[in-house]
Amino acid sequence: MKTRAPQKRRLQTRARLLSEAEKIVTTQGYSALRVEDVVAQAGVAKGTLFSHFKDKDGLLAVLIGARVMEDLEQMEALPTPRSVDDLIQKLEPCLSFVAQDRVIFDVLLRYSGSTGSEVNEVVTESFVRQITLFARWLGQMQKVQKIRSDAPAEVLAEGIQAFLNHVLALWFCAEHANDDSPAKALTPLLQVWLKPLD
Amino acid sequence: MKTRAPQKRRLQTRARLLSEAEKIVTTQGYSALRVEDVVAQAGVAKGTLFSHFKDKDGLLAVLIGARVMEDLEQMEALPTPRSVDDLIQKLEPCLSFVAQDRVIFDVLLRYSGSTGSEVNEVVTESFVRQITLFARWLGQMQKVQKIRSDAPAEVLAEGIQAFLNHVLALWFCAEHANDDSPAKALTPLLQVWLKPLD
DNA sequence: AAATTAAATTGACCGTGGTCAATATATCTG
DNA sequence: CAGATATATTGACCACGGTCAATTTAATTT
Repeated sequence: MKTRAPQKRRLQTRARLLSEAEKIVTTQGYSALRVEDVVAQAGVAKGTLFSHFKDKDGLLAVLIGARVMEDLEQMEALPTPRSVDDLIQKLEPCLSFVAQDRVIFDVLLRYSGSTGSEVNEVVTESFVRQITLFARWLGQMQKVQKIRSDAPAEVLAEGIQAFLNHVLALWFCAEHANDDSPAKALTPLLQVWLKPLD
Repeated sequence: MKTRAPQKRRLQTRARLLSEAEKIVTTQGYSALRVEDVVAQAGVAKGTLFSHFKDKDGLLAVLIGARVMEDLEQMEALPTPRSVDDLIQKLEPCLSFVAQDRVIFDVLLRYSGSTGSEVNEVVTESFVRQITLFARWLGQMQKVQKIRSDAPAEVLAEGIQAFLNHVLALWFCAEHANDDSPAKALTPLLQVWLKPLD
């Protein structure tokens, strides 16, 4: 199978698509992004976009993945949470980023499973990174008896992701009417999930 | 505000739409449902469908909600689970119904939050019913020391929903390649979630 | 440099969900 | 019954994502 390296024209085109898409997203929000606008601003034909990204979600996934990466960078620089409340507080930026727009949630959910096998997507990468960070934090919290130690940190980390998605799902259903913030709903669940056994 | 009762022509039309939609769904699956096919078979114009249902998902929600209701009916007739494994086994039919098609999952997730306030949707109703059933089961399991009692049964029930959605999300990401079934992935999570503190 | 092959881009075209002013049908009122 | 008024349905039309044979541009070979 012959596959040459992509030529630089292609890389430039891709870069232009991404930068124009990002412009739109920052000014009008993720859900306002239209494929036709992106290609118009980038000065390419519509088909070009779909030769660079599987579909619209694929493009969004790159943008969102990059954004999540930044949040993770911040989080990784933080010290290990001292308590469950502290943990939730440190989760908050990530949470409120996703909470801002339903399409962010949808895109992340659609890619959240891919276990980094081969698909070189930024989103996928961001997920393994997130779960790794959680597991590291939880492992350290276990050592100092802040949380339960009767389950592997990896399982506890997976649970956190599950609860994050859960409160976000509720958040979008409620049309922002009921709870004042997703983080509020998270507290009781994580308290129980991480509660030390004695 | 004047609002008369719907006249019977309207009820008939709605019934025809639903029954034709159901036909399509049972023969070709949920994701194969096309609005144009439904209205063609029902012998009405496209606009009519959207005067009866908010959008395509609204129609699907009625079908799916009804289907979930049947599953719940079965489950309610069952005795309280004796163990976590037994619980998972009893959850299985519901789980594998949703696992069969991504659009089922999407629709359910989109409506899963609405706390039955006013929207007279079958899906919404099915959700309160599900959480009620879970809470009843868990409450009884708590009494006989099968599971932890340091958290309200309602919170534990909510957690089950979160984990159900979590394993389903993973299931659809993996394209059915990795795990053999969503129920498998559920076991370790629920074991930890419901573990008695002894 | 011409010929050959592969990569990149194009844009007309399609499928499908959803809208809405116009029309038809039913119900009510004097 | 003849308007008057509310309800139900219509279907042409639009928005938007996505496809693919054809074309252009770049890299390789002779």
